[in-house]
Amino acid sequence: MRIGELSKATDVPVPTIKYYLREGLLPAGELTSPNQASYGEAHVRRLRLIRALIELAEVPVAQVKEILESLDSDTEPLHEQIGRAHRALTPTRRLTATDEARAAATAQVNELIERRGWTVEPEAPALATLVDTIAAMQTLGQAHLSEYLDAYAEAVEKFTELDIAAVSARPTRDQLAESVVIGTILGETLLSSLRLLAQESISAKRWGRG
Amino acid sequence: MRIGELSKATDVPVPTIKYYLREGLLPAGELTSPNQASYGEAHVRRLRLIRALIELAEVPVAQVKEILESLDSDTEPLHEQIGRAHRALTPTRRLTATDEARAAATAQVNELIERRGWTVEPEAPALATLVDTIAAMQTLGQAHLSEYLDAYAEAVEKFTELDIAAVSARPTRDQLAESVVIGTILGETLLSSLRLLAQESISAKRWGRG
DNA sequence: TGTCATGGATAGTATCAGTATCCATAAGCG
DNA sequence: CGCTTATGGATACTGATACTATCCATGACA
Repeated sequence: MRIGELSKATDVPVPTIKYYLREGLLPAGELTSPNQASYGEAHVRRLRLIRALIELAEVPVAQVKEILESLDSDTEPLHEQIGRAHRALTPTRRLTATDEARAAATAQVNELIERRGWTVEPEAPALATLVDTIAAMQTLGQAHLSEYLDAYAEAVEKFTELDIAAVSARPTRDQLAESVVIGTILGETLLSSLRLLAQESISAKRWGRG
Repeated sequence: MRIGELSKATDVPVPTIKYYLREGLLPAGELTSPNQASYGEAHVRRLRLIRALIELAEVPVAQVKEILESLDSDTEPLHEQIGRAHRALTPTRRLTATDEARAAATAQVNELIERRGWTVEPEAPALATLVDTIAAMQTLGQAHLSEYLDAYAEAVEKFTELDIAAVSARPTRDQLAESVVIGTILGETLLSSLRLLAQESISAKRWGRG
């Protein structure tokens, strides 16, 4: 397959494919002559994955590169691969809330983690986001939104068990890793849009139609 | 309060505040002379909200503006305000998947909506994202990830009921609207980081620590 | 044999979210 | 009163991101 056909197969413009090649997101095709390379099914699949991550999950190109490198390495532990996916999904936030609010939120989160018996590293990227979000809600006078944290956490555990169940059946380690990473990232998008749909439905019933 | 004090109170640089004023995110202060204005507590609150939406929830400035305008209008129906918040959270995706995959995904989603008795407009922004995500999963050979759609949907309904419960106690319509919008948007960030934390924990237990 | 596509390199563009600079005026201090 | 600093308002500039466009020498293929 030549670059033009790859472009047609995936609906990605040729200059964009060249850009991904330059950035190292997509491995080079096999050179059959100094200015001719051939691409295969693997390139089609990889390109589709790249586009899904960028367009659907809005993962920045630099992070996509990291994730793919991690997927391609068959020595990197699964747990570390998941960590990379998590970092790709976590905003690099700066401080937003007051110190008191942050302290209170930190305590609230720590208690939650202990109550649920979760094993979480203190540097987990999502931890800071969660603390900041709760602190922001508090600061904005919406502390009541985090009252249901335990109930949320319980529902979220169920999700995660489902994620694991969906993924554990994969036969090889490579396929498992790919499933986990795609599940982590696209699962985020899936869950988010499901939630919006449920909200839309309830909102329409409650307050809807003018 | 002058602009410098507003800046200190919120930890937002003066030029950034000026930028938000220019963009119409923040209402102008009360002019006490041609080059002197005074800002109040409302400006502090508004500025904190703006920063939470931009930094934590990664909502683009233009959408923040829309959301705030909608919040400030006391004639716009609540359901429409929620719609704006939803649009702010939905990526403006372009097509990613093959036509067959999209068709299958559309059918799957429609059946889900019918089974659950949801009321969803065909133009709901999250609908297209959900369809695209499922189609992408299918195309990437991860169709199994969407097998648990019903279970996800059920858990998500529970969330949404909690959201509604958390919010319904608000005394005035304005406060209700603010809660709903903040809950919709920051709730997304909250849920997402909770999910990542739960995943991290399970991943650490299953595959963790090298 | 001539037209078109290709690999590779380099340069340009659009958008976004601020930053920086300028100016005339005003506030606050000694 | 004078002097430094801050302010409102306008305009210009910056840095990051994700592409697009152009160029060139060569190669495919009709």
